Amino acid sequence: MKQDKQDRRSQRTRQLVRSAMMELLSEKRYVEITVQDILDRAGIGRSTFYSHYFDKEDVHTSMMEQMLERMNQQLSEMHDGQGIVPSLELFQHIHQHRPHFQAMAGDPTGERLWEMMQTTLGRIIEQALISACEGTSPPSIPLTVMSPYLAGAFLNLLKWWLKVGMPYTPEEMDRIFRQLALPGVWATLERKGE
Amino acid sequence: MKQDKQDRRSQRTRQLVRSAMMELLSEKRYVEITVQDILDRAGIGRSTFYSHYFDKEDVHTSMMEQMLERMNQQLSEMHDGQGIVPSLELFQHIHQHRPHFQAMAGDPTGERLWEMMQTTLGRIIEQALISACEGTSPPSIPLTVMSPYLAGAFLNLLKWWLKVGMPYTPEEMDRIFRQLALPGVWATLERKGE
Amino acid sequence: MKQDKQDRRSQRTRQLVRSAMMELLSEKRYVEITVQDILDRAGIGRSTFYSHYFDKEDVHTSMMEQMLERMNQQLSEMHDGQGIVPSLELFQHIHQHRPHFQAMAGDPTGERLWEMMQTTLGRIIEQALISACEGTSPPSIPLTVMSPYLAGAFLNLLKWWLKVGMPYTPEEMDRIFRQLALPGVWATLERKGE
Amino acid sequence: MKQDKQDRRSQRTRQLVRSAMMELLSEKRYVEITVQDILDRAGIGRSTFYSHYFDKEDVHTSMMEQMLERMNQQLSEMHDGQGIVPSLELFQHIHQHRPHFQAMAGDPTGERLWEMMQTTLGRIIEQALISACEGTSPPSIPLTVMSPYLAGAFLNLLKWWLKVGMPYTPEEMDRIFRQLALPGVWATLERKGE
DNA sequence: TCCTAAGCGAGACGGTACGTCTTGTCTTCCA
DNA sequence: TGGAAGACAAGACGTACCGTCTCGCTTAGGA
Repeated sequence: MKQDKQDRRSQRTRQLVRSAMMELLSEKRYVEITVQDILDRAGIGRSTFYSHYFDKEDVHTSMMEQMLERMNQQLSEMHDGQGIVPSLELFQHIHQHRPHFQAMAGDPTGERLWEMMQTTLGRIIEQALISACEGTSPPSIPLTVMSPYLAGAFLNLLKWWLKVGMPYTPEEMDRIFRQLALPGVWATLERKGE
Repeated sequence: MKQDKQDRRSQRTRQLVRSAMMELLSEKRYVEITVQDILDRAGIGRSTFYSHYFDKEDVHTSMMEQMLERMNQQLSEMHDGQGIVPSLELFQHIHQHRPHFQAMAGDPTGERLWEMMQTTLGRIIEQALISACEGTSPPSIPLTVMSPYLAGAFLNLLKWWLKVGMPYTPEEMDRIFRQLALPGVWATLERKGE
Repeated sequence: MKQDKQDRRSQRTRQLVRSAMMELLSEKRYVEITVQDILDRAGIGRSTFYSHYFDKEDVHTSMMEQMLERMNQQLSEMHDGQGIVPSLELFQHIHQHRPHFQAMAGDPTGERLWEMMQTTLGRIIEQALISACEGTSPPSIPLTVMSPYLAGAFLNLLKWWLKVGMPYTPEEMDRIFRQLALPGVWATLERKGE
Repeated sequence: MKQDKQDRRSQRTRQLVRSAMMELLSEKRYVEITVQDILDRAGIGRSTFYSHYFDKEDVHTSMMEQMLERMNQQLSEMHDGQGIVPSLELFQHIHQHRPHFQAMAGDPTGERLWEMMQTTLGRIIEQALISACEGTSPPSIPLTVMSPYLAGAFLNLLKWWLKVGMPYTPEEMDRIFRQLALPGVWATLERKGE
């Protein structure tokens, strides 16, 4: 169809922009990137840019959403439902998309991505905890506190890992996280083993 | 001395600027605040501003440093050296300076403050862990991993607490944190109790 | 022939464009008319426009040439060769094509049309003056000065007539012009009579 | 006063802009001149420009008004009130300010200047004609027609003179104009000599 | 009847200029 | 003499057009 052709063109342009932004993010701070930088890098015109995105921030948001979406998709494919935090899967995912995350995470503005991930991950963990608590007495710490805590603790470890250059394998990181984070959870849930 | 007078005036001006910035931060995003906003709010002239600060970011940084400094000072006064993380003291400190932290933490750019706190706190924790490990076999997780993890986990809980409007007392938060975070640490250090 | 059909289509398109431009000129200033305005008004596509005209100015020029051509044609049909300035014929011609001239003349850019008319008319007048001078002593004012003067004086009166809404008939205007302009000419040519 | 200093600065800036525009007008068409050209030539910033002028057209208008004002001033100083058209004074004035008028008159957009001059001159002539008609029978051509005719005929001669490079002296031009234009006027007014 | 080539509408695109806004420097005046 | 007031150069922003382009649709001749 005609529409398809135009959509395909559109998608190509949007991808050009996102790639340009990604490159630029690995070179300088988000706030220092100008729209002109993006145009030059993507090889597109000003009006084209503004017909696809509202502004620079819109590109940024769109990139984050794309990354989140991919992450969610991969999670739903890989996660077996076992365990409270899909930590191994996430360490592996970030490891795979290292360049993207490094460009984003290296910038203060990239914090928003972590917030989105925290929200998403928090929900996943809360569901897992609710399942884990079924049929037992309520835990001594509300799940609405524990879930964000766990998500935050995990993502913080992830950020640290990324920042120092991923000196451990995803598997090692997974082990470290479980060893540090889970005992507190089990204790709270009054369980004795995993 | 004459110099004193000028210093005092200078300090007053700097404080005017910082207060203006703080007010503005509670009204809109950091990136949306213009230098003109600050001048109007502080009732000062453009040249005066630039003779005291390099730019808007400089004000921001300066404010963060001031907050960090106060926090460190209070920590060194209050902390008895017991425990690995001075969590209670920090929960209390943030609770006291609630408006400042809320203005800063509500903004994406405020993330830098948390990073500075993470660095500071990470160092404190590392020292505490080193002391705690003396004379025992090395822990199964390197302290350089564990310290940032603990600092991050703690600060994340703090951020969550702030974000949801501090529905628990500092004491409750302290209990929650210790209950969730410390078991994993003790297990790693192969200890059985504090 | 196939070519004929295409030519006819082509001509239709060109005419659509010119009509659209004419309408638009009676609504707003030339500089404020955009190509898009023309496309919408003419109901044609962008590429079609640019396959027929180089740009907006080209349309404008083309319209003026068309008007000039028509004027010349009518002049050569009507003008009996009597008199130095075919003023009555021109007043009548402009009166007939009133809408076209009003749209053009109302715009500063339409000045170019008057310049072209001045050139054309100047040449006609110069020829008439040369004929009138044959066999007499050279006039006290060079014909290269007198011709443009006469052409300009006439066209200016024409412009004034158009601007104030044609309150006199072409015949009255003709009388006025001859009465005002010709005595000076006869005096210069050391007249023999009209 | 403080205001004075700022006014003086302001005036200097406005003059810089007008001079830049004048230079540029002698190099290219008005429509081809960009605001950036003006900024570069005048050595000023964009915001400064827009704080003094509404847009490029505003500069143009302002220049024309300045020129008109100067002309009026010089006319009121020089004109002795004798004669119907202050033609000699005007030929001299234009000759003096040759560069300005050439830059303006060379451009189609400069037509507006001539229109303003026509209006001004038309009024002057009308006054003179009214005086000349006092006590006589009304002329056979209304003064509201004759005045613009005379103003137009004169200005057209002026434009022609400018365009061909001023090959005659102002005095010669004055003589030519009077010889060509005035007989028709006297005839209409039923007079025999000046 | 089908085929092929041209004219056409639609509109995405790279690019340029606009007028607005903010920054950081500078000058002037006042207290 | 330091600070408020604010003019200024610089340059990024988001908008509006321009002239080029690619894409299908239509339509008229020739097969």
